[in-house]
This record gives sequence, structure tokens and C-alpha cells, in this order.
Amino acid sequence: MSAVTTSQPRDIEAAIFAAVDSCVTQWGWDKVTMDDICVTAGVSRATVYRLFPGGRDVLFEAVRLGKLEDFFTAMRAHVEGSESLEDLLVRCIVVASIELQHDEHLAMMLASVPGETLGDLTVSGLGRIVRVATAFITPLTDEFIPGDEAAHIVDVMCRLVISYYLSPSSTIDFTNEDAARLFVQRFVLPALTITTK
Amino acid sequence: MSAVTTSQPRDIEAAIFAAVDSCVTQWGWDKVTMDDICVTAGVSRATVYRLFPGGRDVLFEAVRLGKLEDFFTAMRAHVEGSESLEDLLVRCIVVASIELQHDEHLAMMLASVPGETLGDLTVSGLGRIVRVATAFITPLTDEFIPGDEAAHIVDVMCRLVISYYLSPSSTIDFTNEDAARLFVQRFVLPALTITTK
DNA sequence: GACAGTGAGACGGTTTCTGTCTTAGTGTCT
DNA sequence: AGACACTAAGACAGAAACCGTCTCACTGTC
Repeated sequence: MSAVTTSQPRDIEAAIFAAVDSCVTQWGWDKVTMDDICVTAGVSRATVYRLFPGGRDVLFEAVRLGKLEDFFTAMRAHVEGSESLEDLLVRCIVVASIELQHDEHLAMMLASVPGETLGDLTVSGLGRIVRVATAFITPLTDEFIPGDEAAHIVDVMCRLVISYYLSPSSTIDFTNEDAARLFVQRFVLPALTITTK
Repeated sequence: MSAVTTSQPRDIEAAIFAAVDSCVTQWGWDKVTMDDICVTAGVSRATVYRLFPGGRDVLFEAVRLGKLEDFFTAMRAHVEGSESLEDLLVRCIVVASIELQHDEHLAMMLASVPGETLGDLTVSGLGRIVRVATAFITPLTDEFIPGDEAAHIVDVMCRLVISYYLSPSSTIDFTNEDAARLFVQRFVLPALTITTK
């Protein structure tokens, strides 16, 4: 009937991502069908499968990866140029914690589909989170400590930042720079097997 | 493995109703499966089908009917004993409007699954609403006007109360008794073909 | 021991969903 | 004009989910 071809592929991809966001927020990952997404995005099924060969799994993985990369891209802008490992770690922790707190979409997901969202933050999706975090952060730590040591720290810090986001503590506030610095000085830096440069 | 038989049938029915509420709030009527409800209610599928022979349709209809009856039962308690038709109608309008405004579950449904909820309030479910409202209210109007006349009024008023709940007007506030009375005096009572007693 | 109520789960029939494919229509570039 | 790239629409088969029914074992009560 009418085939509108004025939009660029990027726009369509963005529309699909937005549709997934919207649908998942409303119904959760489990309940969403590809048709839901197609209709919401105003796009035909063929288009979705052409842009994401592999279908549902590939699309959803791309969405999750995309969100993580957005998150860490935003974070990296705030932590680049740190002049010491301590500064870098403290900034990472604080910026990530604040970013999490300000993430409205995440908050909505936690409210509307808490089970799945929690699972994605703490069980099924934690591996991906740590992986992406490591890929983004270790390049910044290279000038201070070796990669495997950094990977260990990133792994632990991911878990802690998420935990304190989900369940804030009265003793440690990771959105506060001083508190984060104290934590890094007391627990992280001393644990390094290599003397920091 | 373990069959707990300590609970009364009424408790189980209540648990199922609560489970439907919870599931529907989370996912909407369309996305909820009987298994979702069974798991949420902590009850086996056999039990649900035994308590609601006919399955999904019967259960859902029972839930919707139950909610409506709860609504109008609460309302009737506030409007019984009215000494004139005008008083009765005004009270009905005001109490129903306020009750709607205070209905948190309905608000959550409108927020989480607006499409379905709106449809149930204005299209697919309106007939049931009017039917139940008529059954509850006409007995109270019997001493003032004949049944068919009352049914007409109830029909119109249901639609108006719902409309003003969904989309409040700056000119008429049905939660305000004076405004409601003015409305009844100007538009409802004069329209009666029979002189009010 | 008889009985009523329940959980667990198997079962077949139906519906829904997925992923692929074909066809037709539209805009762009040459 | 004609080749090309891209999309909508929808048919299609296979897989998965769901529904409603049924049987069986178990438990607490009478």
C-alpha cells in the first residue's frame, strides 16, 4: 500500500531499540513478542529480522549491550584524564553510582518488572555487565596496573556498585566522593599485589 | 510431595483473585496466563479449574464482576436512606466519583496497561459496568421513579462519571456535591417524563 | 477407613510465536 | 528510463506456549 523509504536505517534501528525499551518496560522481557516490537516500532517483521539476523535473541542481546555501552560511554567521559589510580577508581565508583541513581528507565523497569530486572542486574546479566565494564575501564587503568589486576578490581567493584545501588547502606554511600575515596584507600589499593605507580 | 489442606476454600479463592489482580497489574489481561496466576497464587492448576469451571474466561469475568460488586457495595453504603431522588442521585455521583479517584488499583492499571484498562472502562466493559450499576442502584430509586426510567439515568450517569473521572473538566467537578447537585437539577430531573414524587 | 480437597503433572488440541521467504511498492542514483 | 536498495505486507511451516481435562497420590477430617 504505502512504503515510506524516507527514513535512514539508523532511524529504523533506533525506532526498534525504542520499541523494545517501551515494550519491555510495559510487559517484561518474557512477555514481549517480536510482533509487539514490530508494531510498536511501526516496522515490518522482515525489517527487524534483516537488521538483526538471528532474531529475538540477537535483538535483545544487542539492546542490552547497547544500553551497557551507552552507560559506560557516558561514564568514561567523566573519568578520563585521571592522574592516579585512586582518582580513577573513585571517579568510576561515584559516577557509576550517580548514573545508576539517575537512570529513570532502569527505575521503571525495577518498578514494573522487578524480578526480571533484578535477575539481569545480579544473576543472568552480571557477566555481561562485568565484561563490558572491563572492556571500557581497563584501558584507562593500563598506565597504572596490569590488565589482569584491573579486571579483578572491575569485577568486584561492579558487584559492589550494583549492590549499593539496589540496597543503599547507611555506612557507605558510593555517590559521595569522600566515602568512595575512603573505601578505595582502605580496601582496594592495599589489596593490589603490585605497588601502584 | 506436600499437600497443605489447612486453608479454607474461601482463602484459596481470595488468593486466586489477588493473584489475578497482581498479574494483571503487572502484565495486563492479554499477557497473563493461567499458569502465571496459579504460580502467583501458590495453587495448582487443577484447583483453579475446579473453583472456576470454564477456565480463563469464567475466572476473569468473576474477577471483574467481583471488583464491580465491591465498588457498588461500598457505594451503596453511602447512598442508602436518601430521602429524595435528587439527594440519591447527587450522592451516587459524588460517592462514585470520589471512590474512583481513590481507587489505587485502578490507577495502577491505568498507568501500567492503559490501553486495556481504558477499553474495559469505556468500550468492552462498559456494558457490564452499566448492568451492575443498574442492578445496585435501581432498587434504591424504586420509591421515586419507575425502573426503566431509572435504568436510563443510570446508563447515562455511568458514562458521565467515568468520563469525568478519566478526563476532569474545569466546568464540572463530580466529586463536589454542589456541582453534582446543580448538574442533577439542571439536566437530569427535568428530563424525567414522570413527575418525581 | 471413607471422604473431600489439594498438588503435581501428563495429555491432546488449539493458538500463538518465531524465523524465513516471496511479492509488490517506493525512493535514489546513474 | 532503468538498475538498485530498501521496506511493508503477509503467507508459510515448524516450534513453543497455552488451555482445559484428566488421573493419581497425598493429607487432614470425620
